[in-house]
Amino acid sequence: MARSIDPHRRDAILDAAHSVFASKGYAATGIADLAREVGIGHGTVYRYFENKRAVADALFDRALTRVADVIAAETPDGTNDLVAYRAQVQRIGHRLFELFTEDPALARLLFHDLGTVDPPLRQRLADALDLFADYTAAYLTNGVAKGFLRAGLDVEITARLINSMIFEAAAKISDAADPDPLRDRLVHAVTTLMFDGVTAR
Amino acid sequence: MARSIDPHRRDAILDAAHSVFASKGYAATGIADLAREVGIGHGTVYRYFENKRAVADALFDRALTRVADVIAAETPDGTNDLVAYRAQVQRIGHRLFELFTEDPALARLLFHDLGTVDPPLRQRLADALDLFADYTAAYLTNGVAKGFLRAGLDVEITARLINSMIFEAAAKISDAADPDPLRDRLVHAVTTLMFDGVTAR
Amino acid sequence: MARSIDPHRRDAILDAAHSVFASKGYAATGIADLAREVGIGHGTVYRYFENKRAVADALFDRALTRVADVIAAETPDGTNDLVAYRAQVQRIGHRLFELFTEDPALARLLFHDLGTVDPPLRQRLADALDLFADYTAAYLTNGVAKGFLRAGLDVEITARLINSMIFEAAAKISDAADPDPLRDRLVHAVTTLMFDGVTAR
Amino acid sequence: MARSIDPHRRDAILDAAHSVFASKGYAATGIADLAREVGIGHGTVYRYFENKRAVADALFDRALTRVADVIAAETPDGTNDLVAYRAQVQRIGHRLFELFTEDPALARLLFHDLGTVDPPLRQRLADALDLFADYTAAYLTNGVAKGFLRAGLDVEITARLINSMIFEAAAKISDAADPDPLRDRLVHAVTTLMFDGVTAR
DNA sequence: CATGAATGAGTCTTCATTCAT
DNA sequence: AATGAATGAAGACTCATTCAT
Repeated sequence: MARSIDPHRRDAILDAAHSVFASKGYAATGIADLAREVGIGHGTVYRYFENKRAVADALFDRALTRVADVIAAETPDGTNDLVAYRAQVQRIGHRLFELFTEDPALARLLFHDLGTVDPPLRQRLADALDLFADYTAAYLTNGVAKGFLRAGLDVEITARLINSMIFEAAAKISDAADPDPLRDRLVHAVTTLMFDGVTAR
Repeated sequence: MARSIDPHRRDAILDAAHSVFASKGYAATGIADLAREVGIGHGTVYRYFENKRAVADALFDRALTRVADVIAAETPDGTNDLVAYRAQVQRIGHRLFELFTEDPALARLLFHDLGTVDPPLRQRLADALDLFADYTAAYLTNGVAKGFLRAGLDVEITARLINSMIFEAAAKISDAADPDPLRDRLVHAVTTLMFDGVTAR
Repeated sequence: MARSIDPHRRDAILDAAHSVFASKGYAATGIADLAREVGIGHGTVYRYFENKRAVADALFDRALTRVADVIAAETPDGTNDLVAYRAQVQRIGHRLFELFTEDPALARLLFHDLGTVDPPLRQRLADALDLFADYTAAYLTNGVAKGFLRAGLDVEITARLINSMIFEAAAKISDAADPDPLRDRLVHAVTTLMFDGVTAR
Repeated sequence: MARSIDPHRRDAILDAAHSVFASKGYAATGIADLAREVGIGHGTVYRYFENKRAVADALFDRALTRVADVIAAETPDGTNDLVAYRAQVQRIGHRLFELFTEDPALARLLFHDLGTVDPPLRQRLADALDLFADYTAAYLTNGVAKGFLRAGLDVEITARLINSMIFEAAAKISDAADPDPLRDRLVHAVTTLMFDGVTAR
């Protein structure tokens, strides 16, 4: 069963799927739509992917990796005080927002469309979000252990809440016509809310 | 033109769509699936709904109303100090979590599946989220005006971030096998993060 | 199997079928269309007719009778010279054109739509046209026997040709916005062509 | 957008539609019937025709062309006396009858079935018959102008009457089990009636 | 008797997938 | 390897017909 020959073409198909799935949705997109976008015969898609579902799987992997790469670029236990951690969060935020600005389809695709393809793919998304939550939880645990984050913090849940804020901000930036002025505002709002809350002092 | 004589049956179809759409997704669900679930002939569905798309629309309306009713049960400008506001947020949180606990499909359906049906339905979801954000923003604006919330708060964005946390928590509770012990933990985590942040004091 | 109770209502259904079949065609017309036109529940149609096909059958009978009544109003062997025959033909023509003017749907229904319903109904139409041709042939045979029509006339075929002219003229008058000025012209053209041909003398 | 690569197959589908539509009627014929007749999968029909309606349209075009080609083979103003015109009419008649003999479904399809598909197609048929009438009228006008046809002839209407005779004869020959012996008889009957009428001289 | 809610057979149409070229 | 013609399973939708009220 000869699989992919030209990895560049495989990527081109995934690129097409990336944008077309995000705009029309997985179900409404035909294999022929992808092939037309790439400029190849639609039978050729089957040289690179077992079937339509496999395109979604590969696309999910690739999209997930892009986000995971940003998140994994920092280490959870590298910071020893609040200032450093705050800077680190802002760094991650900025990088993520850059990613989602460059690729406005990414957030919708990863967090919305691909999650509705299939129960198995939905599960993969859930697992990925769990993993991201574990990552964030590790940061929080580090901060609590070193005393600069609140003792008794419900780390597991708080990690998910923080991530949901970040991904919400990412989605917002994806939809923005002009994302640049929004970026700093979003990073500032997220870090302020996350570290200080809304209460006046 | 939906003829709809028996509103009970119309609701039964929506109930079926509610659970089946949420588990298999809109696209993968056939009208026959809904009919089988209700125990009627599939032609009968068309006596109550113009077409499959109209089921999604009606379902969205109904689901949205359920959430909106909880949110609209409180008034944004009724609180004058932090204690009252905090209590109010916890009240809304508890009611929402009750709602999502009783109806575990609601969060997935409303916030994920139905948003991928169609551009128009996606837009309706976006509009609804905007409206919810406006609601939360009104609470924040009230608190800032009365001095118990941080001056200079980026109300618009912070409102969306808070909502994303709340809906994330709602989704989490929907997936939980035993949601009861989770509820208080979630409410506590959300209010702590929202009001105080993660910083140790 | 109680059949029709109220013959007036049965006629009303046929009236509805008459106009709706003629305008939308038999296949595109639903039983519900007929019922709506009559102002009764569509289940009631089945009290008067076995099924949709039976409506077409009864409608065909009724429409055919209307034409046959005009044709049978004259007797084939009553005329003894050309002048009388010519007058008779004109009489029949005028009566037919009156019929088709009063009921513009009749020609299309009888000669076009109902003939495409079914092979059996198509056959009934063919039989009716054969009968009409026999009638006309009897006139011609009478004229040939009495010497005022051409000896050696191919009576059988000529009868059909003459009928086709008459029904063509009938169809033309059915479509006319203002049929009155057309009537004399048509009768004149038909009798001239039929009796004298186009040749100059 | 009909993709149509193999015109032979497209023609084969039209051939199937030609015979099946003519025998069962357009409405009663399914796409699957056509595919079965051709010996292809029913989905394949949609590679050659947008939808079922488009088959009727293309079929109408093709059928119409066949008749129009015969009619347009002669020129209206080429004859200068009765003998030549009479010969011309007989020539056209023979050719038409050959056409309808070779293709017995043609008359029913063109003049009956396809006219009941749709209002637009009905209109196209009406337009075609008008065009044919114009053609015949041009012959008559030529004859009147050159003095060998009756002065004062109602050209417009007479043209339609003549055409109706010709198409009636065509239909008759289509239905005949053995058309050959009928052909000369029909041509003779039509020309006699048309030129000389039924009156004895 | 009349009604219209319910039914499901039947049809069109789409599109993922296969495979001969 | 690439192509796209062919395929038929699948699904939305219609409507003639039935039958409980």
